[in-house]
Amino acid sequence: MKNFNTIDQELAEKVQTVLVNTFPEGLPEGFSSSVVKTADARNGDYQCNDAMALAKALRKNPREIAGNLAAGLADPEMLSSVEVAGPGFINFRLNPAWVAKRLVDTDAHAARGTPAAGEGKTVVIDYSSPNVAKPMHIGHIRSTVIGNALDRLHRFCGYTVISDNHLGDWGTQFGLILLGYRHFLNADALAASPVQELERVYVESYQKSKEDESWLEAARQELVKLQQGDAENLALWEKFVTLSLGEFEKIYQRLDVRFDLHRGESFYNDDLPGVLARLESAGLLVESEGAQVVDLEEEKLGVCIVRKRDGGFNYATTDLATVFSRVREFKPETILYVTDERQQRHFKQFFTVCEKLGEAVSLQHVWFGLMRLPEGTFSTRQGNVIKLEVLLDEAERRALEMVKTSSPDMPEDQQREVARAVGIGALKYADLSQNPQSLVTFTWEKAMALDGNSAPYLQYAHARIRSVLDKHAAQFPEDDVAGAAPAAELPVEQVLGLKAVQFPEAVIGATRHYRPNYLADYLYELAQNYSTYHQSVPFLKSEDGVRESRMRLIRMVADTLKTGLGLLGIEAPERI
RNA sequence: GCCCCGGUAGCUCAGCUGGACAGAGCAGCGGACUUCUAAUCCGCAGGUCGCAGGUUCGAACCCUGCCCGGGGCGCCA
Repeated sequence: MKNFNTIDQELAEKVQTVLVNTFPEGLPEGFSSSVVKTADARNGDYQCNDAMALAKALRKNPREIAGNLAAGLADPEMLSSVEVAGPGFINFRLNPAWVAKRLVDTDAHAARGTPAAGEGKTVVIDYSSPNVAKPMHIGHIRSTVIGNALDRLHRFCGYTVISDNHLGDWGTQFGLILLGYRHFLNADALAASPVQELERVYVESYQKSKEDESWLEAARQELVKLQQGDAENLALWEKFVTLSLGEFEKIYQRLDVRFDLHRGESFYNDDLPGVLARLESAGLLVESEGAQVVDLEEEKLGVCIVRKRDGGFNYATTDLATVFSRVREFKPETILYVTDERQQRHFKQFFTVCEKLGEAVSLQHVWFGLMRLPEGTFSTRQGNVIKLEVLLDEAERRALEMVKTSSPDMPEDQQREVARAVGIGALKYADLSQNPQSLVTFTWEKAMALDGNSAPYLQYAHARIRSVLDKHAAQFPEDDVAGAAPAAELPVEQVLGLKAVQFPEAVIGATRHYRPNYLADYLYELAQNYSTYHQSVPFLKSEDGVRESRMRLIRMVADTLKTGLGLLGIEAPERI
């Protein structure tokens, strides 16, 4: 299969070639040419700013460099103009005929012209990772939705992806849960809503431990028994895990999220002593205040505790074991961790330890801003959490209201199906369309926006095209759409065609920077361009020849929208 | 006290290795459905990019200081 290059990259390579020829004495150390999209279409489609940077380094006149460069870059087939402007900008305008051809070429390609940047590379993505015995709430949605988009994006770019749900299934809370389960359990409640009941007994047990020292001690004993493999506690623990996984799975199905692995912390339990031994033999282990730690003061990261004073291991130890195991088993180039911002220091710590141990893997913490409520942070103990299940229900309910008013003739089961895709899509898009690192304050209104820059806007554009295409197929069964060249006569068509052909740049950018919002922005612009087009020309009433070309163009736009939404984990129904 | 983020239009946010007069959505105002989905489109209005310096041909973006908000800082994860 043909391997495509993105347009900006293709132009940058042209520039590089000309530069190497123009400056046989060599370019500045570390210099590599770059071409970017213009901010303003009046300046062209792409621009190169290298002349200014080079002028400084080579002590030459930027306009002169730009002039020479522009002359060497002339390529009438691809570029309708190459012009020098301002202090030394080189502006490129693509030839609409070239764009149209490109469109056709990429249309035949499974990844719509996206380069296989990840060919031969493996990436492990660790995301979602809820705690066993606690219901998932709105705090989990960002990790799940962003992690899943990164998962899809990487696969699309040719990476081998191992998605792993690193469940919080092992830790001190289980002592309290075991005790609470034995004393406070309501069997009916457990049957009705297992995880909610498990959480309830945990909270009750936790509260009792606050006022009753002996209760806390008893919980510690239960934990020790569990860790030593006590059959009864182990069986209960397994039950907690199974029940929780079952409930999480319902949420994941609704969100269309699948994992390759569900390896919780407990999976690495037997490896923990080995981690310590390895640190020991690497000379990194130090005793401090009774605990075993790795000293990271030099890196200004404090100390990383790998064995507690009481002899127990903690999360840093588990995370190290997890890295070792993943590296051994999957040989990944990169491991991505998608969690909220609070864990930055922890990740820096154990990343540094891995580096000291010489682990040959790139560890990346993709963190996102913590979700807050308008009245402040939320927590289980304050009782102001919004459960994920409730959130999904509400999203679908609001979408259904809208579907019923806008498509009253649609059969009811289809209305529900559309409402599901639209409601869940809106929710996901709300998270994916902004910079992950910005703070987010949860509001129902924002999370479930159904107009403006929202998933339903994109889904609507897509469904409109499908509807036009279906009507066209019914009215003009003789038309050869597949054989028609995409329309590129009118300015609106050229704008739309160019946007469509830039899809790979958005995908690559989103993947490389771990920023799904780059793709979301792009798709929104594509849908906007389509909506303008839809408004300004007739389709079914356009003349023979023109009609097929327009169908060809919008069909490709629809496919691009659908593919792009798919990469964000959002469905694109045929009708909405 | 130290470290990490954020501060852009009334509100919610983009702004992709510094680039050409700062962009959307919502809300507001004015227009467009006897054509294919008006969940739409077109137009108007709205900003000292937290503040003050600095680097640069060029700064919302880089550096320094300060102000405000969020988070983190040894045995929770």
